[in-house]
Amino acid sequence: MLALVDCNNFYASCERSFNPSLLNKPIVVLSNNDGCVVARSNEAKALGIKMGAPFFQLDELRKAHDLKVFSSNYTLYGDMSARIMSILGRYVEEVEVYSIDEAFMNLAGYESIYPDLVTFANDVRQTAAQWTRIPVSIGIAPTKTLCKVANWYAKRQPEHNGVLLLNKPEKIDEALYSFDLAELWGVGWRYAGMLKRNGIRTAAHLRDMSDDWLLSNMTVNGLRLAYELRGLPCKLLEVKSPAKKAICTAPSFGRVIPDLNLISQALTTHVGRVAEKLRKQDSAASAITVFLHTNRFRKTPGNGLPAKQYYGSRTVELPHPTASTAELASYAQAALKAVYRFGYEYQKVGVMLTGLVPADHRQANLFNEGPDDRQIKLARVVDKLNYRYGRDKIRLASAGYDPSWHHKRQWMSKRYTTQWKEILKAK
DNA sequence: TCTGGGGTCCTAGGACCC
DNA sequence: TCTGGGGTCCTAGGACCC
Repeated sequence: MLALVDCNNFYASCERSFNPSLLNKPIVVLSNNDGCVVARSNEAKALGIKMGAPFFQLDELRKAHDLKVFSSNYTLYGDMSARIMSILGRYVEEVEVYSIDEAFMNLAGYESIYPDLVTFANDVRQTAAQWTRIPVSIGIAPTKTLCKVANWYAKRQPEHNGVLLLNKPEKIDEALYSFDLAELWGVGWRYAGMLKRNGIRTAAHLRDMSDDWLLSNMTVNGLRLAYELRGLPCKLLEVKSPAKKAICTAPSFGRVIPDLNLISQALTTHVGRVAEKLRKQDSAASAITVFLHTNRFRKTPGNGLPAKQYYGSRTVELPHPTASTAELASYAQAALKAVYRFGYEYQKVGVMLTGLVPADHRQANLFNEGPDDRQIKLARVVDKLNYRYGRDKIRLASAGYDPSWHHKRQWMSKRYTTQWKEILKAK
């Protein structure tokens, strides 16, 4: 058996954890740049606020309902997530951290320690609530997909008190016969539409389709999904997270920017960030892509017609894999000069690293000098200093000093758990 | 009417996840 | 005025090899 532990309205719950006056209030947390709604408390969901809703369309609701608004505070959410995950690690050996607010636990072998799985789950819930004030829901079942189904009911139907155990065929059947396909893990809006057109409406119906049909209409992923619903595990627990194959940093500007010089400064800053992530997983990149684009929603002032759009991208194969910020930055700047076109209002510049290889066995190039190892040592030291003294404390001069392109975060809460200066104080 | 058999590698596009 | 960011996997098709 597996358990899926999922934090309820995670970002909203994190804000609430440090501010009890938010209890029972509608809360929304916004995406980067304060653009869209990415998390809602139950009260905000009840007001009809949709996931992904553009925030500027919420003005009236905000005034009418005392809506509490937050910019996303990933430092806080990341730390709270780590606390939840460490609690789970006290119960079982194998925990797969699936996302910032979800984890699978492997319960195999714990039958004598946790003979009653509902009691076990309630204990986890209570500990999480007491230590972090984050409410969690728990679904327990023989496969990951069935855990997702169990969790869906546990979270939404009050009679379950946040825990649902699907351990018997009759219980699984009952759950699947009333389960809407569009809610199923692995079924997005396109498959949901295709399945509806084929008269397939519930998870049980999909489970009972023939293997041939599943394979030809939904690829091997659909077949795996059906197997999982039948109780045969196809998605195994990944306790150790595999190294990423691509790393990307592409935040929007806080306003549109036409000017190459400012875009270039932003790009150097983004390269610093993406290279940091690269070194954190001990990889080196063999290619770098820079992309630049305008805001697709933007209208021309005056006539209201769609503004002219541009999307450019350029990939550069590097002469040898590298993790040096300075080296990556110089290739990135060359790529930017190749894609930049004068006369557009740009919304973002982004950088992506691909062809990632382990940093300690890079393939040498027959025709070029190898990478300069001193650059890597330097970057490591810079990473340590920045970790200790704050982001971007040491950076390339070409990142500039003009912060006017930075994204907006007007409603940011404090980093209560990671900064001494921002620690919660009694009034 | 008839046109071999068996492979690899790469990329674009489409599906999905949080 | 204002519409997020960061990933994975699979398949078809094209190019190539002998």
